[in-house]
Amino acid sequence: MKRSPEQKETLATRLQAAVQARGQRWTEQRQLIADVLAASDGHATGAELVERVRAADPSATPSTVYRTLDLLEELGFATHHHGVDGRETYHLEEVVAHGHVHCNGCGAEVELDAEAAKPILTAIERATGYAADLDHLSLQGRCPSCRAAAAR
Amino acid sequence: MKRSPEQKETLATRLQAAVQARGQRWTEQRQLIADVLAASDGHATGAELVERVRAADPSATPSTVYRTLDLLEELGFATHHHGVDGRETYHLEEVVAHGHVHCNGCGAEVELDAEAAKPILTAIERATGYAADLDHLSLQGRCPSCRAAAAR
DNA sequence: GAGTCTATCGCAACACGTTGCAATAAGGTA
DNA sequence: TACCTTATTGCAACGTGTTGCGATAGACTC
Repeated sequence: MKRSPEQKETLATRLQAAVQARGQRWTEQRQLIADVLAASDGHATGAELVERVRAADPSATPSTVYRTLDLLEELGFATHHHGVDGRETYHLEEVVAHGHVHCNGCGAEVELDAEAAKPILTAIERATGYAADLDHLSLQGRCPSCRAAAAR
Repeated sequence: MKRSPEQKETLATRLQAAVQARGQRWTEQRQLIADVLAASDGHATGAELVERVRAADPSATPSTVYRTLDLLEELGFATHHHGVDGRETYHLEEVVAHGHVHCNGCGAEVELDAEAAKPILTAIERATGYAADLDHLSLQGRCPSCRAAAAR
């Protein structure tokens, strides 16, 4: 999902307002990190974001990037979840909430939008009483073609 | 869940047989790591297992422990999943398959047995066609009491 | 028992992410 | 503008897990 410059501007502006409303400070680093995340369509791992930020500003350090990402998350502008390999993947909250399903056979990864996930979330609530978080829904299993292959 | 010495013996013996059947070798390190895992009731993180193995044999190194755990997993004697913090948690396959649900509010973690998870797995299959793996089912959300607190 | 093949081990270096602390600089006040 | 307070940064060290490589030692053959 490409974002136009105006939308990027809006993201950074809204973020700046939210940060300052909490008595926190708006810095060039934060502007840069917000821009990088906004330009990262879909998902990006922590390491990728660090790399891109450092490409734009070599003086930036990983700790700053991760701390800023934590801040974005606290403010509700981003979320992260741990992928199959344990690495962190971040996305902007603007991108519609979605879960992930990973195939242990072929490694395929499909996304799950809110509509498709609804019956799953309902089943989780019935079974546990928990209101599961779609953005953190990260499932593993076997995709239909691997199941068919296994059945043969 | 405590395991009696006889059961431990059985685990190590079965494991030894499986390893050797693949033309691989049975070593003291592997025996030790199998024993430690068998003695770790329920779950244990990778770091915990490394620590316990090193307590029993200071010459053991993390790489050996992790490689052996990978082997156990390949052979179907153990599984691992990534917890909320991204750390690896291992369990013996002998311990009945189960999923995890973590509360983002209070940090509570509940387990989900096969019976309770069945409707969830069914919903996942209907929505995606995937046969989800219960051992890798690691959900996040809000527990009933945190939801009630949030509603007030 | 000696010799051979190669799986396994230990080491060292790396990758990703986190944390503590001193230096810096953002934003407010006089 | 000059000054003050303290949030933010950069650095360095750490924790967890992975990988490459040479050395070691199982297991098999003769």
